[in-house]
Amino acid sequence: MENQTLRRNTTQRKAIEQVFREHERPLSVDEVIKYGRKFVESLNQATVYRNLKLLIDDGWLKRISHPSFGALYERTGRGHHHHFHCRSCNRAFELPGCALKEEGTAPDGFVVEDHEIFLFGICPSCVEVNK
Amino acid sequence: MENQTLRRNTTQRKAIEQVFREHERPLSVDEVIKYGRKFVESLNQATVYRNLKLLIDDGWLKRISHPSFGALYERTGRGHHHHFHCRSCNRAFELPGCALKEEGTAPDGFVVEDHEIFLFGICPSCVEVNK
DNA sequence: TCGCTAATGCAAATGCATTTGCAATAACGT
DNA sequence: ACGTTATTGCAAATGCATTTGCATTAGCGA
Repeated sequence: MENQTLRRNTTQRKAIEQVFREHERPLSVDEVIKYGRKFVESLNQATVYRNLKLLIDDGWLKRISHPSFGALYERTGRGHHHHFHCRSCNRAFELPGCALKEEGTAPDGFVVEDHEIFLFGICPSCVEVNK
Repeated sequence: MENQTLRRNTTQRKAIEQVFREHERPLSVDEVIKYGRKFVESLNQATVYRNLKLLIDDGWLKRISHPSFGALYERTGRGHHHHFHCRSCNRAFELPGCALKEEGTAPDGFVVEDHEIFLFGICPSCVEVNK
């Protein structure tokens, strides 16, 4: 049996993990870089990509696809949920629960196994600001 | 007032329009090329891109985003609807109607203005084939 | 603390969808 | 039918996200 290469606990990866713990919402690569640099000023884009991949392989993160902004990353193990995009601050949020009707989601003959829902609008903090 | 450049009615654009009339579902660029070549064998990718853009500017087509396969194009004016992706034949379909619950789609504070739903599963013809 | 080497930072490279320059072609008004 | 020029086909170029090569740095076991 091959010896598995040891994984080092780098400050960069710890910073990236911390970013996801502090922001409980799907983050883009750029957001991870921006927030990560609060902890490690030199944090590099390539390093972020490499660690996102590691964390996905570990099953700690998953990648989702935003209809207009491309790849976002979020923590796994949060159960079935959907996403919300705020048109004002351009942040993505996780919405607990499922908003899909139980019945009649598709015409007869279609076998529905899974679904993805993205809602668009204004998030609570932006609603507040514009009052 | 400037004279608007005249638009010519090319066989290529007519072919592309015909493709969308015959297939009432969202199509990828590659599908448009493949089906379009049934009418115009020489149909070129660049020509397809140029005409898709024209037809979008005309408001005849719109571009949607598939969570894993990127850009798809569909005809406008078909009312609110959602999309279905068949894991077996990899085609996208348009689903009439709306499958979103009226209430409780998002927690208090979120103002929901719009939404996109993608369902995944097996389409009627693939279900039939596997019987 | 030392030594090994995984991981980083940097810049260049890659992959892919989409766009563009240009000579050749084909709409369409006359 | 003819001439003008919008449109095409082709290939090269672009833009953008992601990846990779390599010299340097820094975890971590001994």
